[in-house]
Amino acid sequence: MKENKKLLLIDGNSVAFRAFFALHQSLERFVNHNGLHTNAVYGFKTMLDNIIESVNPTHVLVAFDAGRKTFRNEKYADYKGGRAKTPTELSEQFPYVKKLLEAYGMKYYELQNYEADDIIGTLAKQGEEQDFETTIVTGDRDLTQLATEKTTVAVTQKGVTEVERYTPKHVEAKYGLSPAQIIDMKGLVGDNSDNYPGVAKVGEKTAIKLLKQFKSIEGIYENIDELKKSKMKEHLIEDKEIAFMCKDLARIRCDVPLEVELTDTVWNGSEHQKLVEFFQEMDFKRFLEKISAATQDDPAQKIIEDIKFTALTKDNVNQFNFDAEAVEGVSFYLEMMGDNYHTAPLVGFAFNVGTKYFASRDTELLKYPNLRKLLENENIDVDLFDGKRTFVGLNRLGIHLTDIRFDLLLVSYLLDTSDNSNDLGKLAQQHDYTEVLEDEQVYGKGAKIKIPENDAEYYSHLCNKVRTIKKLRTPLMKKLETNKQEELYIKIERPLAIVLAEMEIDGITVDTQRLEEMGSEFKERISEIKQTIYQEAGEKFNLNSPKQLGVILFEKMKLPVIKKTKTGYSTAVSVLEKLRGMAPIIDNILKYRQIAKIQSTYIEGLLKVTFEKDSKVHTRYTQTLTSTGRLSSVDPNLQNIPIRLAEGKKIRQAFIPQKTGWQIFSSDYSQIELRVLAHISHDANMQKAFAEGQDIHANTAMNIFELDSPADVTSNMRRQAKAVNFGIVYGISDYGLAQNIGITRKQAKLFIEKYFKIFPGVKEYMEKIVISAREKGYVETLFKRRRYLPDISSRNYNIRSFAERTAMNTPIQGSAADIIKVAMINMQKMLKEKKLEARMLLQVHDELIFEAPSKEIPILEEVVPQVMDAAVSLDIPLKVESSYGKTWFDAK
DNA sequence: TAAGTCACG
DNA sequence: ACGTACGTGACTTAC
Repeated sequence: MKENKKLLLIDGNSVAFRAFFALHQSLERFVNHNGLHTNAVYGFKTMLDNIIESVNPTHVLVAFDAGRKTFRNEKYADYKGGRAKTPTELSEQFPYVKKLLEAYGMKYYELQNYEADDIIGTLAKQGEEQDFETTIVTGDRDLTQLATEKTTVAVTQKGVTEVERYTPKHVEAKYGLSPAQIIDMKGLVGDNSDNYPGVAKVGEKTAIKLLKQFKSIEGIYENIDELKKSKMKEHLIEDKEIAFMCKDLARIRCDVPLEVELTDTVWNGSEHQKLVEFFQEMDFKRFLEKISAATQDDPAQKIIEDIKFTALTKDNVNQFNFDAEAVEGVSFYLEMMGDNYHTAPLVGFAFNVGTKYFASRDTELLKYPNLRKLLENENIDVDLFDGKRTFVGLNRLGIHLTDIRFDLLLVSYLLDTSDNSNDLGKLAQQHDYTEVLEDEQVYGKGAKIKIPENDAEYYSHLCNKVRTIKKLRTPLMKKLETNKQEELYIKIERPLAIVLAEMEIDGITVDTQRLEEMGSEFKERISEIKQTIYQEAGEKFNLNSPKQLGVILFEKMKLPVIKKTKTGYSTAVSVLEKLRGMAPIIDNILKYRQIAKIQSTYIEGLLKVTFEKDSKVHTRYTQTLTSTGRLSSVDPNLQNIPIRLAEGKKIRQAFIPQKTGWQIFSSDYSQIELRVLAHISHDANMQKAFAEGQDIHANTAMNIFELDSPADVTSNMRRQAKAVNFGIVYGISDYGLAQNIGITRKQAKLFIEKYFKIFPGVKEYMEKIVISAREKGYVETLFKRRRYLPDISSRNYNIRSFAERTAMNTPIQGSAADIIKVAMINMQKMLKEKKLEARMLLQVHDELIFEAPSKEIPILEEVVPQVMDAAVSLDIPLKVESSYGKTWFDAK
């Protein structure tokens, strides 16, 4: 079979230009350690990767312009005259673009007296004759004149990753001209950037019309008499010479005496070592990570040879006996097809004992006593990747995992909360371990995702994962030790994973009937409001589209524009609230939004994820995601069920206990973040206020409004003071505070100054934590959870400020997260010890929610606050408030 | 897939 | 002078 020859020709200057300006806004973010700008190199690289993937070329050449003067200047002295000088930020990058190409193993070429276009034209023509399929990449539309049946011209769009592909058909569709006529058009129209004039007053439209009629410039002048008398005709006659000259300038030469031939442009792929060195020089950290695993010739092949494994089946599984005494530990990996481990098909497993590896597709085999023992025997340490996921998966097989020792995912997250990939392969790369592929590389992605049918390929991938776990245990545990984070791992996160798994497996019961009733009620109201809005607007439109709504409000109804977004008018609540009273439509829109949100997210959304068999939702808590240490909840998110507005709060009526006669019980920490702040800042005044059990917001109000008695605090003052307290926790700015409570920036600034005068310890803490973050590069929580803040030394004000606010906020938010995690572990232990039927079901950052038989409620009322209180001992007391009722709504 | 919006702590 | 609150997830439209 004859191999397909595919030629890729790139207009180097033009693409570099496009790349540079596409990333111009981020110019200062692309600077390497030597102060070199790298945005054009970066963009060029991105373009290369994209085009390689879509074209898969066998031959590549990148053409550059050799200098400013070419043969065209001899024909027309002003050709490309008056051009602005190339910015130095770009010109300094050209040598590095060439270096990039060397690392990619790609030929590049330039020729005195000619432009890159001419080199490309010549090679494209040769390609044509030698039966190549050719793609030309450029930012310059002029090159579309080279399009043929076998040559496609890909013109970069706004960015550099997207291209518009010009085939002769596409040229025709776009201009109504053939590719060859593009030259005639340029001759008539001229080119501003190349600085040649064309025929006076003839633009693209006129040119196209003329060329449709007369085919070419020659045709026009041969038949010039046919044209009616007009200004245009006069210009044509007047500028005849210019037209021919311009056509000549526009015509790309296809017969240039090149020193390269197509055989010189064979492309054999990039050179790994050079690429690594180059990316290091450019500080392209992410690309480095990507290539470190992926660029071996055939990594899968290589690794298969490395690991010898036994494929387990029903027939041979009983031949293997793992004597518990002899087995020191097992590294184990359970594969599932999909994110949701409550339902995802269990599609395989692999494990390692001693020097031996085993793998199988048949997860039922795990139930055989000899395998089950490995996971359930308390004397065998189990090392895993994502213990919670594995625990839930095994639980579905009736296998109860005990004693997790090392959880690669969890430890990795603790070491750096910002590196939170869920992919074992990706994560391994971040720890410089590359003997394993990413799932995407083996399973594919999107609709094409699938487990390999080839046993060797699949099992070696699974075994590689197991080996990764095994290999990374010691070095990562060592790092934990260095960071003094062992306690955080062993006492908090590791046991918490099991507590969370149990909560998720339990799930919370949903009254679907109640939801459906509410749904039909809301449905009616929605359609009523919709009708009213259409009437007020005078037309129907898509209310869910901020874009269409913006047109109605700000163009049709001419309401004042309060705020703009990147893409148009903002129609966010804060904006609509300012427009209230100007038109009745506003109130209706707000109401519509409110109810539509409840309907789609909380009624329809919740019903969608309720399991039919137990009428429950089983959320998943992501334990390794947030950079502060909080949990998050997905599928469904049970941490954002409405409460603030009465309409939405009703949703909570649909969360009920699993048995009749049971109750929902809830306890929450009161102002835990401010208490944490009082503790870590050692601020005497704030500590005193908490120690005395004062209303902290009222106390703050008294101080910033300079009142003598708590009785003088109005509710508005308290509200504002509360906002100040929140602002402090977030890393305050006068603008943000002003925005939030609707006062002037000046006033906000005054508030903050007063605040810091009253709580000097807080001020000092804020200053110190930023300095410490700058020195150490990270901040820590009470339990040594760590967040790195590389941006804290950024020269960009915005980026730096953000990092500074993060430095102030993370120890507070993160320590509060630590505390409730400890409480959860102790709480679960307590429920078991006391043999209560009560179940802990949900965590909402500062709140724990249980279900329990009514008779256990008095016990919970005593025990839960006790346990939560005792989770940690601070300089000041914690405060816990509890409530219960027959639904979550009633537990308030 | 990104952006806008809005639900929660 | 800069241009902002901290941490999340889900749904919808529009590219």
